[in-house]
Amino acid sequence: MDGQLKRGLLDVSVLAAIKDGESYGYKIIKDMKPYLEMSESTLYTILKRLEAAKMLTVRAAEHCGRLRKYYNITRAGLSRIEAFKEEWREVMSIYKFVTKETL
Amino acid sequence: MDGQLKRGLLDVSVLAAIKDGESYGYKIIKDMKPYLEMSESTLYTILKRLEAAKMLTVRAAEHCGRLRKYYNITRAGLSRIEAFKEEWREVMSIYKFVTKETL
DNA sequence: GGCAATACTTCGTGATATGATGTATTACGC
DNA sequence: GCGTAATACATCATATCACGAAGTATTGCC
Repeated sequence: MDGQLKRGLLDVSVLAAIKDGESYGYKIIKDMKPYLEMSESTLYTILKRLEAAKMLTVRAAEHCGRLRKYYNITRAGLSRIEAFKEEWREVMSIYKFVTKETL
Repeated sequence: MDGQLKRGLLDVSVLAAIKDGESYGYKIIKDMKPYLEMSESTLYTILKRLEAAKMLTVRAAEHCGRLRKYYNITRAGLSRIEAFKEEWREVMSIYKFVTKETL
């Protein structure tokens, strides 16, 4: 897809992927794949950004000899999703402006 | 609003503002204001980008002693709007992924 | 004369998505 | 036992881009 269009959806999609319970980078990418593809470098950048914004907490653990960083969503992360829903009204109003047929 | 979210809507909103007939920078900003606010520097950057992409044509004219650059949409510009509508299906699928309630 | 509105331009900056590349382990096929 | 794919995370350099700030210049109103 456009690349531009999805930018505003990336952060919130990652939060949504974690919302239902602890997850980790590699799994998030696979879970989101049907909806939205992103490179690993993009995801790890976003995870760090969300962690810095206190929307996620991290817990490192070893799983079968491999490092895994498990992420959990915080209250701030859930609020971010709610705020997104609010913003969506504005987005839909813009969408209508763009797609309305010429009279 | 988010700032990130609208990025993917900016180009196409400008095209939409011109779709119904010739317009110019200052007017575009005012026409879009109810839906989406953008700074002048942003708009003029976008107009140049769209012109470079052959989605707009420009015609400079003097209007009451002031310079005005009138923009018209091209076939490529109209196609861009149509492509946007296609992409919107993907956007809505992501939207649903983000907002679906936890079971 | 001063200020707001009209109208376009240029510059610097910060944010950010991404490709490329690297490290390291496990698991599977041959 | 060797290669390859999958798992898992990290870093760096780069390109794109929206935006604020500041500038130029005219018209019109008080």
